[in-house]
Parts: sequence; C-alpha cells; structure tokens
Amino acid sequence: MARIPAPERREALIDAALRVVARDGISHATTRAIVAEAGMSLASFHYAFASRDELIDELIRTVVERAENEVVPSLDPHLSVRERIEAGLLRYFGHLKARPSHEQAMLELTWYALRAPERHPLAVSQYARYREFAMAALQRATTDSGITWTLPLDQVAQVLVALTDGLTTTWLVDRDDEAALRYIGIAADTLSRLADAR
Amino acid sequence: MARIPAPERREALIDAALRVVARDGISHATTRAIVAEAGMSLASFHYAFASRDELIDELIRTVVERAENEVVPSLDPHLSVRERIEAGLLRYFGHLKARPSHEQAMLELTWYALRAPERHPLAVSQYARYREFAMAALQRATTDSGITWTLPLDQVAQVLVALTDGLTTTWLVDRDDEAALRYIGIAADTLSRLADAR
DNA sequence: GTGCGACTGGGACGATCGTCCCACTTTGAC
DNA sequence: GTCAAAGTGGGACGATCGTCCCAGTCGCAC
Repeated sequence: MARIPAPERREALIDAALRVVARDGISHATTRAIVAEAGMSLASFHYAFASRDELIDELIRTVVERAENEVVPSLDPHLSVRERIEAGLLRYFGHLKARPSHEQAMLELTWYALRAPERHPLAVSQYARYREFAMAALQRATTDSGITWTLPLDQVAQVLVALTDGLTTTWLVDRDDEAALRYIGIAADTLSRLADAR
Repeated sequence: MARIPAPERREALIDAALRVVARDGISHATTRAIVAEAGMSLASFHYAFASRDELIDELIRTVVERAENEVVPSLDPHLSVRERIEAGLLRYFGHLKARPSHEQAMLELTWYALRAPERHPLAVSQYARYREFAMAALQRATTDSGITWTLPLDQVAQVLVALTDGLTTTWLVDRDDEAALRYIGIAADTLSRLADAR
C-alpha cells in the first residue's frame, strides 16, 4: 500500500465511511467495512483515528460542512417570489431524486447523533446549518423584488427546513413523485404567503 | 420463571423491545437487551421467535397497528376549520412533547425498515396508516361545516403527514417549542387554505 | 549512508452478537 | 398416575465487533 500521511488518510477514511453509510446504512459502517471501502488495513485506521466514534463524529462534522445549498431559488426577475421558491424546492427535489441514498445517510447520521447525549450538539449544528442555507435561499428569493418577510428571516427559514424535512422523509418512504410535486407547490404557496409586498 | 404460553410471550417480548428501542435506540435492541427487559432467558426468546429479525418485523407491524390517532381535531362547532386543524396539531405536539422517545423510536423503526429492501413494505404500510389517520382527522375537521376540500382528501392527508413529519423531526433535534408552535400555526393556515367554502 | 520517526500489514485480543443444544420441569389430556 | 407436549434455564457455538500490539518497511533530514 502506498504510504499516505495521516491527515490525508483521515480524509480518505471519511469519504469511504460516507460511501458505506449511504450504500449500506450506518449500522453496517463498521471499521472493517470502512477500511475495505478505502482499501486500507485496520492498523491504518487506528493510526489515523483513535476510535470509530471519533471517525463518525468527524464524519458528521464533515458532511455538515460540505453540505451544499440545494435549495437555490431562481433569480429570474420575471418570476414571482412564489415561483422562485418553487423553483428552489424543485431543484432540491431533483437532487433528492438523484441521490436518495445520500439524503438518507444524512438523516441516519442525524438520528445516530440524537441517540447519544454527548453527540446531540452535532445534530443541532447540522440543523443550524440547514437553517443558514434556508435563510440564504429565502433572501435570494426576495432579492430585487421590493418584498420583505412578515416574520424574522430565521423564523421563515425554520419553516422551510421543516417543510423540506417532511418532503424528504415522506418521499424516501413512498417514492411518490406526484405527491412530492403537489407538496412542493403547496409549500411554495405557504412560504410566499409569509412574504409581503410593502 | 413462570410458565407462559408462547403467544403471550411474543406479546411481552414485543412490548419489551419497544421499551428498549425507545430508551436506547434500535441499535441497542439486541436479543439480550430485550430479554433482560422482559425478564426472560434467551431460550424463551427463541422459543417464541425464530429470529431477532422476525421480532423486529413483528414489532414494526405491531406499533403500526397500535398507533393511535394523535391528530384529532377539535369538534367545537364554534371553531373555524383552521382552528380545528390547529387544535389537532397542538394535540399531536402535546403528545410528542410528552413522549419524545416514543416518536423517535417510531421514526427509527421506519429508517430501519427502509434499509432492507424486503422490509421496505413495512415502512410504506406505516406511512399508509399515518395517511389514514390524517384522513380521519381532516374529515373530522370539516364535519358539519359545509366545507369541502379542493383536493381529493387522501392528497390533503399526504400533505398533513409530511407537515407532521417535518414538525417531529425538527423539534426532536432543536427542542424549540416556540418554533414548533409557529410552525403549527402556519401548517394550520396551509391546510385550511386547501379547504374551500362551497 | 545513516538513523529516526512516520507509516504499514497481519494477526490476535476480549467483548458481544444471534443462535442453538440439551437436560430439565411443568402442564394437561387421557 | 402416565406420558407426550409445551415451556424453561444455562451454557456453549461460531461470527463479528472495536481495538491493539509489534515486527517490519519506507521516506527524509542530516
């Protein structure tokens, strides 16, 4: 095996771990499974990480950092705020359909973190990050429209996160595209009603 | 140990398993943990169940059957449809706050079922049952009000399930009561707007 | 080139997992 | 009372888990 400095190995192991979690679920993300995915030996694992828990914690932190803003509303000036929001939600839905196992992995990591009290803050910061993304998306949706929100932006963002969560969970279970599209339309209505022309 | 016929023992084991999952998470719901919770020996377990998988499957089926309709809207004739729906959501939220670990267990079981293809139907039927509850609740909310829905009732119910899911997940992470109450108000707005006076 | 620290591979540790076996006790039909 | 069937307890099986040890190999500063 090629000799790889520890920091790079940590990255490679985290990447491998995410692939394993997405493919097989976190319960199958054993040290051996992760090491096999990364093409390493067990010794290399424990040379880079003190324990499996340390890797999983680092994995959660990493996916939270890496998470991209998938809900990017359209900026087309011809569109209404509602249409911009709907465009953003549709973009997220496209991403969800393209990589369902990735979103499922993210949620599994949330539940995993939620089970151990000392890991709870990881889940909280994960959702704080989602809220940031939501805020940015909402701000973008009202840019150059002369429209403001009837609630503080972070509160609207909280609603958007919850709406997105509901979409993700129910679609992952039912895989009902038509229901998802209906829901997106209704969610866009709901959010745009929280915006008010001055 | 008292001698208990196998069918009763199956019930007792399922009850014990649900308690373990709610308290410690499904990853800690090992045969030994379940057996200890039920105060039995391992032999009794495998006398009642062929395998742990059989018990978990039966557990999911049982909680889906047992699940009670927590979203029961008010029937107070003085209330508007929107207020009735909000009352129902508030009732569910009260239940969620009173037994968060139970709701967390239900969701963990969903994700568990979602991981194995042969168990996927269990998750689907779980959400089908939620949809039934939602339909009953929505029907109740418009009783004697001369109001109908602008969408087929089962489609409105799908929206309610997704809205409730979003509420549950985000509250379990953030434990933000105020945000939950705001969200409930907005969700009630959203749903009542799908109802139309004839 | 030498030497030291960084890195690797393989094998092994004890703990815990799901499952099973078998001798034993109790129950209920006859 | 007899006896087959039902139910029980304890201990053991092989597999797999996270972790660790240790001898060995490589890269790099000097």
